[in-house]
Amino acid sequence: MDYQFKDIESRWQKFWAENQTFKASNQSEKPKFYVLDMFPYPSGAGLHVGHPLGYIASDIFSRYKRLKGFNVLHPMGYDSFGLPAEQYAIQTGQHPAITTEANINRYREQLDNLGFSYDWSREVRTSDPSYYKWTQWIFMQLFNAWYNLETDKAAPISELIELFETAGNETVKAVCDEEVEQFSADQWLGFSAEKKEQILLSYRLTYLKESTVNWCPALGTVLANDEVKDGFSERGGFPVEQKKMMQWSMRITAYADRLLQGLDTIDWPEPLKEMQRNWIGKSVGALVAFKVEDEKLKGEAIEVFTTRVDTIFGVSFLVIAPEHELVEQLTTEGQKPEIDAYIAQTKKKSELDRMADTKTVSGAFTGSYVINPVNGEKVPVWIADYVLAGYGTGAVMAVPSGDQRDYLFAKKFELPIIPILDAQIDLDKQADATKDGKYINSRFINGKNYQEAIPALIEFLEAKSAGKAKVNYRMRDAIFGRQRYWGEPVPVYFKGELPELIDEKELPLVLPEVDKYLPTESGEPPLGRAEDWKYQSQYEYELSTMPGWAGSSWYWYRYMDAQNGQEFASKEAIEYWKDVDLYIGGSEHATGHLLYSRFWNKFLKDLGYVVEEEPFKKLINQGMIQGRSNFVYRVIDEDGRGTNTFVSYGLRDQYKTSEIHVDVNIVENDILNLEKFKTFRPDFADAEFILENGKYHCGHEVEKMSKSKFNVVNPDDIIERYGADTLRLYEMFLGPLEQSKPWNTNGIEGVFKFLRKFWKLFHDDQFNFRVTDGEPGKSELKSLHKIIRKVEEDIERFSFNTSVSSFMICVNELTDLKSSNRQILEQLTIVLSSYAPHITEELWSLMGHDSGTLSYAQYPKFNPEYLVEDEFAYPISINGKMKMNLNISLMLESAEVERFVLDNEDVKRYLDGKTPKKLIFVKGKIVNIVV
RNA sequence: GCUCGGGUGGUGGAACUGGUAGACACGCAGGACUUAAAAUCCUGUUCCCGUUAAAGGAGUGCGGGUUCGAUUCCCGCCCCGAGUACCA
Repeated sequence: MDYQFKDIESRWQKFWAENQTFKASNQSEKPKFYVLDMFPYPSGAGLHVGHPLGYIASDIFSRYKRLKGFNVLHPMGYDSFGLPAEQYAIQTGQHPAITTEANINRYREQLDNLGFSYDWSREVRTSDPSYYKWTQWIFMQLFNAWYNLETDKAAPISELIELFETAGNETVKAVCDEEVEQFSADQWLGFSAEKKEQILLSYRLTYLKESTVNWCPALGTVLANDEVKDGFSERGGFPVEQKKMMQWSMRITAYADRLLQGLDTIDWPEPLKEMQRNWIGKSVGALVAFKVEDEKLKGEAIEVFTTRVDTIFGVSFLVIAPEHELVEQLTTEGQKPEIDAYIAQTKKKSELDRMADTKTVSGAFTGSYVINPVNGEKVPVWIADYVLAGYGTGAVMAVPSGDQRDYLFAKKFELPIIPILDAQIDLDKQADATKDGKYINSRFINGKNYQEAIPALIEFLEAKSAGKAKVNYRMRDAIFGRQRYWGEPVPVYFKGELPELIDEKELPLVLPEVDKYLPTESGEPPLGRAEDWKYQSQYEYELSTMPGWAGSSWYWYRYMDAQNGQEFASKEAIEYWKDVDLYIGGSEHATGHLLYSRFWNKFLKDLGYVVEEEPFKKLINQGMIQGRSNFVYRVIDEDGRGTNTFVSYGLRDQYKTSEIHVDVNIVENDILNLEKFKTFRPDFADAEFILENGKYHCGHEVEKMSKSKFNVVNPDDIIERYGADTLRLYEMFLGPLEQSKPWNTNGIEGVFKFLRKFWKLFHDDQFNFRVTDGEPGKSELKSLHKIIRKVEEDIERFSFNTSVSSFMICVNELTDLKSSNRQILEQLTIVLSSYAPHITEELWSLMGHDSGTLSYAQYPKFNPEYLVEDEFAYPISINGKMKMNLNISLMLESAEVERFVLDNEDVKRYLDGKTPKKLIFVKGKIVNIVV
């Protein structure tokens, strides 16, 4: 039989499913290996050909690791809460659970078609109550925890209460809200229950607080910082505005430093780590208070954060954000009109304008002065929108000689520019931020260098209580609430104003039914519509739901023990699987999912629920598969109207044409299928063509894969035509995994041909199955062992594309050798099986092995002896230019080779009488003659 | 602007620590088989010059450098992609 991929693939997929071939056990003698894919959101559009790229790679890796004797955990599930299902529900009234279920089924079918070796008994769905019960449970642990800076760990809130009862909060070192009043143990004991609760809320790791949020009116919800791009929502691209709201937040900032430190311990792509570092945005500097000079504002001070406290003698003015709380008080009578006008002007500017326009220098003088604590000098206070209210203290000390923005500001408003280091140059043209040289104009640090100046200044400021060293982070606490329906309910109810957790026994708090998926008349989130939805039939539940990242921040643990009804995962399961050894997914989750997951993981570790500080040891980003659009060129007539004539790509310059997207599925290797084109759109039914060599060539361009561009390729279509093994190999063959590349079906034939050729090795010319027993020949063994080593090396370094080429070379060689040797073919089958599991299972069982045993066969052992050569065709180059090859024994050393080479007639001819100056000989590599 | 990637034939790409640039595949051209087509197989295919074959020259974005030898290392520049952006 010829290679019948359809039969073969459906048969083995069925076999694997029925026999649970890939079910992983939580107990094993074998070493564990956990390979994880970023689980998908099941959208209505189904998978396109770009989605499986990472899944194929991780599947190859998983299968390979099984052959290498590992107990492999390779699960899959669905991140099934999310906005699209809800938007669809709003439009159609259809419950999101129903559409989600349908989408999941479709996804599952598509995934199954690809022959993945997932352990489906461990499937999770974040929208399933048996799953989100534990998401809610983790939320409750966070609510019941605080961050102890003494131990640098989270701890149960009960410990904090004990501390308050014995010593108040003066000695407690904890992460908390900024303005928490100080109290003694006695005072604490005297507080009302409500007051205590209020105070505790400012310590809890998840807390409710009035905060400025990114409000997206079009989506009717709050968005996290990483869901907002340039002032628009990442999903949908709707405008986002700032709004004050009571909101649940997660105190991720408590973990800022550990999240930063941890990056050095994990094997992730450097750009991704860099993104997280930038997001966390640690800067080491100092907080300095500048006292306000005005008698009326006695005691008030403006605090600034600076990373260059050494430049403090160069301060010639202070700039505060227009939103700064002291602006009003600082503004003098005379300056009021100017300040008001400036504030009005900045308010008018949208967030976007403000970011785009970084060139124009603008600002206004408040009329007030502050005192520089190091020299007692008067410093004017200005407001300007280049200072951001949200970062640091919303105020900066301006040092025009050292900072370019301050410099431009000083130039524009004619403020002094004071040099502070003797190494600063060109101060008449621009600021110089150097740290080199010795200080000048700087009183007690004059003559010192940078390293000496910083501690001296900190000491001075601390002694005067005017400043201290301070580490600042750009990262903010994460908003943890959406005013939407399709998410996890927050397990909280309200007795009066204050939130309380529901009883753990009540979990899961199931999402209630609502009549419509829209906000209520009074503007409450959709959950406000649920009838009789009250805790203990009397208390109001929290009406917002959890954000999209809640369910995905711990899901890899659920896979370890997916059916557990008592715990999110058993201790034994967690201690066995520990962490993810290999995680494959897109880099778009750099500052969202991957940061939140690390945060929750650290928290769970602090409370002793999990064992590893970092959840994902190694991470690989697969590149994006872009679309590759095809175009036809419609001829335009003299009146500028489109005709029904289409001209081939190469001839289009001879006509006036308009470019039209054409469905890539009716184009092959850029050649248009004319019959299919006529049915593509009704108005093309009687299209005429101007052809090149009898063919219509289409133009092409790389664009995003999208329906409107007619460039979406569905994996099902490819599988229908070539089979899953071909698709798997082809996606790998396309190029390096981590690189983004356009999808292009040109070339898939080559991979398909390869599999047929491989199939033929096992069959005679009449396609009768035939492998021969006996000892393999030297060349066959050489081919085999080359591929054994190559694939091993390639998989370990995630270079899957090069393996595919090597398989082709190997099969070409064996075909040339007319090899049908059982020993050779059996081992080659094992090596290929992780890439092309169906065809190899089929041949494995045809060779007489038990069905399904291939997945747990042993990867062949590489034997270098078969690759040893006694001769090598040395390239002979003259002055570095390769001229010829010469077979020379690998036993020979430099002097002998030199004699042999120079005596050779061809070499003499190339030398043309010239005497060689020198001969370079690198054994097994090259001979280079220098003349 | 800054930080990362990346520029190799008509195309996707290969070349591991400096050692035969273009593996493998697509496409293209020619040929075999066939009444024909599909499928399959064979040959050629970086460019220029030339050709019966040869021989020669250029060549990994551009310009320089180190080296016997550079796609690989160093310096300067150009282009493309991603991230980020008044972060004090």
